[in-house]
Amino acid sequence: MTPIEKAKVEQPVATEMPAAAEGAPSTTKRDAIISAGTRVFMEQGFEPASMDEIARLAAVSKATIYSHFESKQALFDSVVTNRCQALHAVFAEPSLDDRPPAEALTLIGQRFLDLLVSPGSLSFYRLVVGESVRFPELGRAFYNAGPNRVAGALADYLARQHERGTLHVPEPRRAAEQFLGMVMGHLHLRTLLAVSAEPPSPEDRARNVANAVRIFLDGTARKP
Amino acid sequence: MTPIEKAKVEQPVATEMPAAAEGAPSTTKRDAIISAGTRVFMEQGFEPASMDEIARLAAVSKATIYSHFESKQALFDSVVTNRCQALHAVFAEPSLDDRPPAEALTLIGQRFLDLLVSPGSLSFYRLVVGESVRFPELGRAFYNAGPNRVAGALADYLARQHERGTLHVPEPRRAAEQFLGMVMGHLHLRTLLAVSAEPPSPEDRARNVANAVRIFLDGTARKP
DNA sequence: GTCTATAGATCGATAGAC
DNA sequence: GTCTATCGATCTATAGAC
Repeated sequence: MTPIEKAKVEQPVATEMPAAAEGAPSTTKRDAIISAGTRVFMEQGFEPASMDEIARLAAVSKATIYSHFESKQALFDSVVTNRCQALHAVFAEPSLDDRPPAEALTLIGQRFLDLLVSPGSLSFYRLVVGESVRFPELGRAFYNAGPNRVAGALADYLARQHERGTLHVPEPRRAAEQFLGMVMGHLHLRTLLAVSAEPPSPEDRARNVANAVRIFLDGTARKP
Repeated sequence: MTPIEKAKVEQPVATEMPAAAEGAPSTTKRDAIISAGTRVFMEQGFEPASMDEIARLAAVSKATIYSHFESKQALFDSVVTNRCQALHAVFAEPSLDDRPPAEALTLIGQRFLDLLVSPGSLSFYRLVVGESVRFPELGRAFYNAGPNRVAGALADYLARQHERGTLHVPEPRRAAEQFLGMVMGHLHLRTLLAVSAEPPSPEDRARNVANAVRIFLDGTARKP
């Protein structure tokens, strides 16, 4: 690590703002801008979001934003990349390898559903779907960081069970996607569209998972 | 029918535009505005859409739009209501009543999936999801006109089969939503996000449906 | 009813002081 | 690096002629 890099890392992070310390390197303002941008973009979408509001929320001037980011779209890209990496990290899943099918399916189903109905996840999903026409790469990045990873992990597990003869799953990837779809039912959609006042209760979610696991296991059992 | 109403109905519709007929009642311009608004709003969303572009596309002046609709939001509401009614009409479903389960499930699954991946449906879904925070009623209207009707029709069918003893479905509504989720898998999501260049092929869709039907029927069979 | 022309506000982005 | 002040473009909505 070079001295310069070392100095950067050792910047005070959790300390008080150095009151009016002018000309400071200030990676802290960059973070504030990213944070404010994340909030405003996720709440309003790309076009309706204004740089003035982001600046206000980050407690910096608009010119400061443009000294850190080339344009509104560059800030948007940073926000999205940031969220995709976070999403990617969420599914550093506990390995499903040695668990029996009922346990493995219940575990991944429950985790998946919990994530889906979380407020941050819903906002990001709305943003991605709404802007996927204007920014096609955004749709692909989200799919690969999120749904694709979950389905891939489950498909790998199902393929192993198929080889071992525990389950009959000739198309593990398709089966994985369909199992996850069954776990969701309309719980995600209703929450996304704010059809009901509150998100589904943990009991309701657990019921969806249990029902999906039961049906899926019946349908993929080895026939006598 | 009053003479005035009769005259309105008898307005030429399929004839040529009466060249520069000034002061005409012109319900045809209203339709052109709705049509242009539908296209622009669905492609761009509420905020990015401009009244100038809608006016250009409808071949009328902006002032004409404001003589038919009070505001941009009023036009948006008309467009959305219009599309929700169309969606509502799509599912004046063939009754599932007397069909055997495998046939009924295949039929509704196939129809549902075909609708989901159609271009118009995808655009409208993107619009609704993207704007559901700004316009909460939009989310509810869409859900009730679309997903709720499909799931309701299937739930009714499943409840009857349960009563007859053909299937074991103690929670028909939940089962209906989960079956439809299984039919979708990731086909809808991938198309929505433009992950792949082309929408899923009819063969791919049929495979999802067939697989979902098989698993669902195994899982809801009456136990010996 | 429909047009042209424009008011009034807001937006993204930048110039220049410090 | 960060600020204040502002430019030029674009937006919704309207006034006034016909």
